[in-house]
Amino acid sequence: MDEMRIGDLASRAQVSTRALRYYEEQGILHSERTPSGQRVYSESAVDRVRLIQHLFSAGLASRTIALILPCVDTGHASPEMLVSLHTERDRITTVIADLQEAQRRLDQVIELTEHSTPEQCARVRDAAGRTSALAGAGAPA
Amino acid sequence: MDEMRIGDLASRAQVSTRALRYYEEQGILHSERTPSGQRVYSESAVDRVRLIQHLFSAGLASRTIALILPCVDTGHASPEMLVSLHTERDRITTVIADLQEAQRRLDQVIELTEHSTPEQCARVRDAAGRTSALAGAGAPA
DNA sequence: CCTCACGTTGACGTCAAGGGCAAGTTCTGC
DNA sequence: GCAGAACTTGCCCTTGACGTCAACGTGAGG
Repeated sequence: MDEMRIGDLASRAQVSTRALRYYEEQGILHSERTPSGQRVYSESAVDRVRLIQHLFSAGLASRTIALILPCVDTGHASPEMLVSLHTERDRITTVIADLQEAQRRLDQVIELTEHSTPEQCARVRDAAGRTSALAGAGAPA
Repeated sequence: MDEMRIGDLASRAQVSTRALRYYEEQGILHSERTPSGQRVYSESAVDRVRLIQHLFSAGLASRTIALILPCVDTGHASPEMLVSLHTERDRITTVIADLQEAQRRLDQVIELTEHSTPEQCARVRDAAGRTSALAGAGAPA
């Protein structure tokens, strides 16, 4: 089962066939073709697509991915590419920082609300002496 | 100078007026109006906009921001909102993980290439004994 | 041979976060 | 009181990563 077609790859890598064709269009995924023109992928394409997905979900643009994938493969890059790589690395660093900042804020809100919703405040007040004031915080609606 | 108009806010918060109107349209930034209809903001709007920018650059969508801003303000949220907050928190966590993964890959490539481009390998080989093998690695083409 | 799922390319739709323009109003300075 | 800057709404344009539909080719089974 080393030779698969686009549908197989799509289901194995959990992406749409449209996405796979798009990746090829963007030059970040290559395929062999049968004489009739149908795409044929090898087993390794699955990992490839997963990697691409990771990079996408990390916020890299397809052009950036196109840029770095050959480097990942060959293990070396031209000096200009190195600059891009560093640039991208820095960008990611700041995005991570922003994300962590946002998460801190979310955590603050969660912290605050999770222990002080009006309901729970009331419950704490009303039942200040029963078993556990937070016991009834189960699934609502 | 507690009362400012959109242009002032824009320049103070480093965003376009278009963006500010967009934020208002999305319900994440509110304004008073003069009788003639011009937007008036208070000093606190600057921080507000900066916060919004942070959340945006952390990858939150405007609807999500619209969702959490009231919580940030009031310090409490409805149970359903709490669910959303947790969901968002989890999403951010995985995005951060993806980013770090991507960064690790970038670092690998950078590491590899920065110390083993063909040019530098050759140079190291050819000039193994001169001043500094990395001296001439300036801008190419 | 027919069917029917699967494949192909091409072209258009979508969604988000604004950019940019147009046409009209309002504020500010001289 | 008038020029010109700043404001208003409304509308279409852009970019990226696909979704979706159309119209057609292909290949394995009955």
